[in-house]
Amino acid sequence: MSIVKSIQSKIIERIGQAANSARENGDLQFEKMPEFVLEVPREKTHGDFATNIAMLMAREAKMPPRKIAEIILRHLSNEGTWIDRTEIAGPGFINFFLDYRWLYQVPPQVVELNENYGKSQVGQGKKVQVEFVSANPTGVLHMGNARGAAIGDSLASVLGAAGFSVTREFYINDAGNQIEKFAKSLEARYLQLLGEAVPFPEDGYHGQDLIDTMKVLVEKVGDKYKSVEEELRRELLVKYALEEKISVIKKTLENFGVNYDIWFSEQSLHDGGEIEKTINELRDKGFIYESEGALWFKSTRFGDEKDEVVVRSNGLPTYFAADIAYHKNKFQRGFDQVINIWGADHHGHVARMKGAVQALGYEPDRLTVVLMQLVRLFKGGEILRMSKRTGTYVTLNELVEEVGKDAARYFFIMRSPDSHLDFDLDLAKSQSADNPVFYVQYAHARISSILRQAEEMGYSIPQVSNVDLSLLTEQSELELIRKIADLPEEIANAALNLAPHRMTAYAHDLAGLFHVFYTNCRVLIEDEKLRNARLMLAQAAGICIRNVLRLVGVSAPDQM
RNA sequence: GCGCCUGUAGCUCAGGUGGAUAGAGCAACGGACUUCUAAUCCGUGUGCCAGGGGUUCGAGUCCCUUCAGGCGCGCCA
Repeated sequence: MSIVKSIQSKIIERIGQAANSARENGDLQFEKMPEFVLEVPREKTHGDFATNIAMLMAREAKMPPRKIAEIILRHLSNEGTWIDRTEIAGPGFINFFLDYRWLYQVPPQVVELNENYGKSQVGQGKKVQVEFVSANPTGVLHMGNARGAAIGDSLASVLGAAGFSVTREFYINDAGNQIEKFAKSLEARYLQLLGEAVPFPEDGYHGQDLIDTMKVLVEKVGDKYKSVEEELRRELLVKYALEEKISVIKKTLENFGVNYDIWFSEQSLHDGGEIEKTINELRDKGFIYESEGALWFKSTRFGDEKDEVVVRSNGLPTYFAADIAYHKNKFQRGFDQVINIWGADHHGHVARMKGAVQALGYEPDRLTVVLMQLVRLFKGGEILRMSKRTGTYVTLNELVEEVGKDAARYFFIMRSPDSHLDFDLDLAKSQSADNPVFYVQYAHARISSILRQAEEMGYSIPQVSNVDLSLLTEQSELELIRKIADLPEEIANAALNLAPHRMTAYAHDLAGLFHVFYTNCRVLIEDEKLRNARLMLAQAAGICIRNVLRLVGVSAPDQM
């Protein structure tokens, strides 16, 4: 347990004991202990912690809150709690002021745990799967996929650091209608490249990338497939192109710092008969009916607006049917919690997907869909319209090339998933102070520089046992330590609330406090004892920044 | 028409499962480098938290409603 957490829970325990002993004494009346909180007040002048217990008890105890607070304080034991003093404030808050020396426990712990500092066990090893991007393999990755990649990957990292057992998964839509379209488009491009005047399918994939893919194939096999019978030809083209496309997607994501544990093929669900099996199971349970020659799932039974087709009248299962089978497969693999990162344009599917999960007999809350709003791209103050159909969009590769992986990931993570994101290409690209990612990285570079120079000057990095941290009494030093102490809770909260953007907010705060410390307190000074204390603090701050940036997939440079 | 998301400072956004006087960055103005990187720091101010009701000790946060914007409502994925 983190230092903050253990101090906090100790005080909570003492408050409860005080209330109980007041009741036994006859000073206070209540049936059940209210669910009070002990939180960090917004205002520093309100102490390190504050509790609302007196206000919650007022009605039942038939006493004004401040009076209750007084009684509780009279019964409160401070022993072994770091409580320095208490006060009753406002409508009846009890404020706790700690002996600031508790902070001196923090830096040694950070240095000792190093890259493990900030981790916790709130996840209790529960198995969580995060499925994200899962882009159509017929195209290249665009801005929406980029946001999904950043959010999904960082969320997975944060969950991992909070003690969940995480699996990153990409669902490959390598079956169904769009593969048909893909095949026709490929065929047309192939034949066109061989000089034939074949028309391009109206609803085909117009992107330049298909032409490029086929060019490479023509170089390899020439016109060998020209004479092959149509169905087989398309099959061969798809197989080749799909492999190539997926490997490009894989490489693109790796380049973006995203590595998956599992690449799951939709086709494998068709091949293994899992879709049919799942539909039969739903039929047996009475959730499937036939109408107009198609099979429908009764999603309205689960609060959806309308029922949904699972098998079309032509006998082919829909994407939804495959997705149901896929989710059954997920739960069968033993995941306690399944998280999908979807674009907001898919929000209409959430209700029916959860309905299907419930119909299969799983608790629907075990599926969480994180919806992220769409990305609008700005350049030169104007919106860039993106269209996949016409092949005009900025790709993930181009983005990384233009603004770099660090800035791109930081920008995507900075905002909560449900905010509409305006991505300003010019700002992300600017190597200037306006760019928030540099602010954080710069703090890390400064720390590295100090440690580097300490070594050059023959000042060895002190051993934990030889440092007297009580020499750190400047406000900027204490505030920096306080922030460092928060990391484990910050990560845990980001994980439990599925809110990776809290990590960049924390990183920014931490970096800011370091910059203030840096300005006010010189580290490499003559006074060996103070120097060692500050070296350790700087070291701890560096570890924190590094650990947070790692979670969001941004590098922590040693110099800039 | 129905559903989901959003509406907080001039701009971009934070605001744990309701807490005390609503915050940051950018932009604007004025200061700080003989000293560990000035990509930094310090100072100066701005809000009917979209509007209106309600719940309670207490609401930016919860409920209802109106308005505005985005997205979705295919035997597509």
